[in-house]
Amino acid sequence: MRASDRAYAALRDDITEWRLLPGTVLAEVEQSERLGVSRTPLREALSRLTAEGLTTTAGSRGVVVTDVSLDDIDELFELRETLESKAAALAAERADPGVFLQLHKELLEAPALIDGSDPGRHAYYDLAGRLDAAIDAAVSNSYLAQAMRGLRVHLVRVRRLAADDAQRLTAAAAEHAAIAEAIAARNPRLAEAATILHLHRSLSHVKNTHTPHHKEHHG
Amino acid sequence: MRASDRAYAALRDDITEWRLLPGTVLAEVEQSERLGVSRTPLREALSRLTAEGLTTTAGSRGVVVTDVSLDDIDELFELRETLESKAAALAAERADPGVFLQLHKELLEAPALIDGSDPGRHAYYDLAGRLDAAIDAAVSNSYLAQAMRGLRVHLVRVRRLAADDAQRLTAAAAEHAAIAEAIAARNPRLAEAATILHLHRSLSHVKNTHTPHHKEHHG
DNA sequence: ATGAGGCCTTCTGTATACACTGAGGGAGTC
DNA sequence: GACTCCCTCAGTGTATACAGAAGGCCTCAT
Repeated sequence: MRASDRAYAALRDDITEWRLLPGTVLAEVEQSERLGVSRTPLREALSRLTAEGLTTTAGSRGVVVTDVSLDDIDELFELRETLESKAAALAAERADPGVFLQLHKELLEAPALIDGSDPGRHAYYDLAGRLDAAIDAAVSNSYLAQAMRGLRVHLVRVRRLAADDAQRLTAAAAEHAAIAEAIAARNPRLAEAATILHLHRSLSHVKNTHTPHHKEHHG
Repeated sequence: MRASDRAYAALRDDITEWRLLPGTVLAEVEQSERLGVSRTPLREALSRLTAEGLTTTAGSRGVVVTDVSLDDIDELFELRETLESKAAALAAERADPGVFLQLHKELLEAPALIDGSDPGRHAYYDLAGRLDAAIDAAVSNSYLAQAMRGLRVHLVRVRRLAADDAQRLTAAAAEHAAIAEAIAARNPRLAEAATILHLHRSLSHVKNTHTPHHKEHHG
């Protein structure tokens, strides 16, 4: 793997896992020494992060980690609802039902995954990721898929703000199951409605459980 | 202005103006010499182009200009319809009507601009760009605005494929005027409908006037 | 004491040199 | 004659050196 890829992945994870807090200045020499790469691949990594919106160039002070305010979360979910509800509807028109029937079956059994002992909930998030990937594949629109990929990076960061307790994840699994079921039934409007419902509940959960502490890390 | 910005702008224009045809290999040393910059800023420019989708890294052969097939245009307009119809609806909910009343008035007078002698139709495209900017500002969603910015780069390239004759531009101006009018009237569903209608007619025009010659430039 | 100006430090932006990988061609062998 | 192996070369990936700019701090003058 290239050094620039390693630097990008490391920085992206540090930002989405909130190890690098908003407002942190990412000085090139400092980060290149920390990550063990030279400045050239590090700059490429910073360019990619800035293109995705995880960092921004603050004048001549280098790049800083972007903030995530309450307004940002609203805007993020507004775009997310636009894209994902459309994607779900298109998937319902174009999908092979078999894939989504299988996903639906697995999602109904998701509570067993969530009650498990994995604190990272990897098994569940893997399953949710497979549903996203299946929708992307069914929609078969590379531009739409790219736009949603760009969003999901930010969503991982927001997800870390909310306490994803077992109760919420169990409910989310049921909502995901409803989406998969609607797509398998090839019902676009139902798939769209199920997606909108799921996203609204996700947003409510994020906003209720964890009032974002977005202005306290600016030193 | 930085050298990397100049290199990016030059390459982006060369690609959207079809001076660099799809399939063209952009070798780093060759392009850095042509544009009069070093390899380092040129690489940054190529990274930006690749992030936008105008180029792609073809294995170890460097970056190549991406192709625009008929399917790509369909996908592009599918995403464009999703984003712009939503943006128009949100703008209708949130806009200050004054701005769009003024734009509506100017768009009704657009045929005078189009009949002018400017072959680049700059006056008209400026007006259309101001409508886009006004919608972006009214929606006030930076994520949605960024997603639409990413699309517009590709649309400029596709526009060059179609013969934007005075007749089509006059019709497009009327469609734009309908969108501005609906937003000024604060009617979201009407704004959405007018946008969908405009995009469908644009797509039909592109596909009818100029069957894309997308497989003939691959040497 | 306070403000302004100059110097110094440290950062980014750019250029260039070096290494490594992959592909292509030529020669040798079966 | 064909296939395989090796050599060479071109091109990217990485490191580092250098220059220009900006910000901060110190000093001097008022």
